[in-house]
Amino acid sequence: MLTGDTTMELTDRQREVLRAIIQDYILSAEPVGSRSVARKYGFRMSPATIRNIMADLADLGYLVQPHTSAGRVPTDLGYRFYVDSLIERPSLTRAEESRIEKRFRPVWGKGEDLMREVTKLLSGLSRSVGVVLAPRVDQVAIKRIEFVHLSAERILVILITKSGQVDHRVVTLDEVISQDELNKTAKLLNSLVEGMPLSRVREFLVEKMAEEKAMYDALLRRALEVGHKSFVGPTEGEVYIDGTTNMMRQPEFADIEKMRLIFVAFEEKSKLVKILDQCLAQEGLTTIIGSENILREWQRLSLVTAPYWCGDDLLGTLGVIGPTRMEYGKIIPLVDFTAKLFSQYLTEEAS
Amino acid sequence: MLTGDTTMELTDRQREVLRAIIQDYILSAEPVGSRSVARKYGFRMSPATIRNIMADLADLGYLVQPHTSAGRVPTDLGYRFYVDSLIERPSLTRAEESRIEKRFRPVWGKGEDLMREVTKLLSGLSRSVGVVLAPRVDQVAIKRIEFVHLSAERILVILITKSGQVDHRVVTLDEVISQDELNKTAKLLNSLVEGMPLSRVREFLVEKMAEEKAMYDALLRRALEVGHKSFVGPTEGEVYIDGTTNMMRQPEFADIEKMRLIFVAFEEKSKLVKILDQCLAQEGLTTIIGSENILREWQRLSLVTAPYWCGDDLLGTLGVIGPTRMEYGKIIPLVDFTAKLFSQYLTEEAS
DNA sequence: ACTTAGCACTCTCATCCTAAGAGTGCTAAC
DNA sequence: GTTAGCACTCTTAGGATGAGAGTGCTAAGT
Repeated sequence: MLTGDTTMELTDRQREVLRAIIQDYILSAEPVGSRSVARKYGFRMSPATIRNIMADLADLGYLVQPHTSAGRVPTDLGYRFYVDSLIERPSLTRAEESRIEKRFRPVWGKGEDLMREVTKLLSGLSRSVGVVLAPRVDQVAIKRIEFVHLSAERILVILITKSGQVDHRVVTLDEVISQDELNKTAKLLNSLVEGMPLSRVREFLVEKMAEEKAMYDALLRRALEVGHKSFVGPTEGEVYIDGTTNMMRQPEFADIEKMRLIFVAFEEKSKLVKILDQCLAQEGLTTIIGSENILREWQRLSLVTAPYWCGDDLLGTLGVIGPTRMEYGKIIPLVDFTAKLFSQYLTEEAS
Repeated sequence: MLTGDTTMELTDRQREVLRAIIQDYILSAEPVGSRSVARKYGFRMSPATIRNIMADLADLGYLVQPHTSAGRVPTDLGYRFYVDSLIERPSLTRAEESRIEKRFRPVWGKGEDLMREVTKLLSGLSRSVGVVLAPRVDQVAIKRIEFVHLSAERILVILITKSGQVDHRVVTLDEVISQDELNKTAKLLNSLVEGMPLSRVREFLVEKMAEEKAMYDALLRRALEVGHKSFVGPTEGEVYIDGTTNMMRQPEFADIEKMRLIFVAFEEKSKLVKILDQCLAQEGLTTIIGSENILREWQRLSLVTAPYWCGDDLLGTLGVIGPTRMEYGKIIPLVDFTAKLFSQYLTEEAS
């Protein structure tokens, strides 16, 4: 996966030809021949010369032939090199940016739908699959906790984060508690944990409970217990996905069984969460190309992701999934810009 | 679509043959010939006799031939007649029911995930697409309203229904209100509207505002205004869907473009909501077969749905979507039973 | 009058063949 | 180092063919 060495080994001409081939293939989805490279890209070389270069590039592992005497197709390594060193248009034009902003603006302030709309935006503009990994409720500072009495022993716990997310869960308690008592409990608990992320709250409650072994204060004791009960168990990352049907347009997925396996993986969100979590750890724009993906079903797909923030808090990841033959030149800046825009919005919101 | 008349015109033998053909086709997905009907179903008739009967059934519109001299395939009318008058096994066996109950049980009490899990259950057991139309927040009695201060003029409105659903939205107010004032406002509003469905609340607030034109009570005035602002705008029905990939296994969707159109409709949930809303109006188990569907993209699909309740309140619909060639004999009782089980659970919960 | 055997006929589908086309690698000349 | 020329390979589209499945009709049987 390290290509830093080989970079030096390529001559300018080789790089030009490789770029031409990859760009052509991205658009046509068909093996590229020496003839069309010579013609379309106006090199001052004959097809024969280009054939020699292509043979070299194939030896280096950047290209393959689907069968003897067909045109060349980029390998995953080829795409990787393209993305790392050859790509053109590393950023959007001002016009494109304002077009995205315009589409983004009306979505603002729509609460929960926000994530869904950003996902749609990504899939729409990329004509691929858009994904957004929503902020883990554990990681974001809590603004408020509410308890609502449901039945004798069951209460509804509502969590509101500083970023405006709302999460809720039903908890069964051992004892019967009235709504009035619940309110008091909530008030106390709020004063204790406000501003902490949930992950911290869990530790905090355990510490506090140990500390206050004597438990003179009945209210405090109950607050700690109820809080503890409410917040155990991991919160799973939620992921939004849209535009999966765009994938069906791609000629590489004419085989319906291949298609099905990919869609099964889309449906099983937990796998997607796992991969996006990995991207989150990278703390920057990440590209996963084809076989670099740990998920076998997706080794014909590529992923471009970027994290988004609320102030200094890393919240989640958003990105685009498409065939390895995706338009990296357009999609990378799109994802990058969208993540920045989204971060900016969230940061402004929270203030 | 009315088949009541023609029912009488069919002889017992014709009915038997039609049933055999449809059942065979449901399993094989291939045109059924006279020969195999005679063989597999052990009628004491020769293929020639059956051919005559099949010709009659084709004349009546229950069967068609994909091409001259191929076997017969049921029409939508044929399926309709099958479902209305021929179907075997109108209910599940005790063993099957307890198997469903067993799968259903561990899901209980998981709050929001409940809907998602029921959807999975439906798709898993039917090996088709499961759908659940979640209760409209408008229609269900409200248990509690909360306001949380987000930024200067923006507040988060949280609605909790008696059935334990939680809905939230962000509202921008004209004036700055502190959290403390918000709490008072919420308390007042709760006392006014508790137990009403949201649809009623909207009317109520308008009435009340008109009534109290003088508006002596500043707190009441503000409560009404904030409430009004919070609850305008229709709440859209949410729909859960799972198992879409099962559709890709069906031989009738080998054509990827047909497939794509169906999936686009899955992705656009609003259309699905529209159809399920229609089913809801029927107040009983509903089957929509092929061309009976108003959605053109889905005219090769069938839908089996049943409403679910919380006590006497009609909450939503759940069901299964599959190819017209679906196993109605299994899926109808499955949907029916699942809806009853779900209703029973929700009713017990609410008490 | 209903049933059935027999038969000619139709239509699909898989298989095979062929020719065209695109592209390569190699060699030899520039 | 570059390029024209050429033989070779491999895919693909377009017929042609024959087997197989199934029908509808007719005439004989019950």
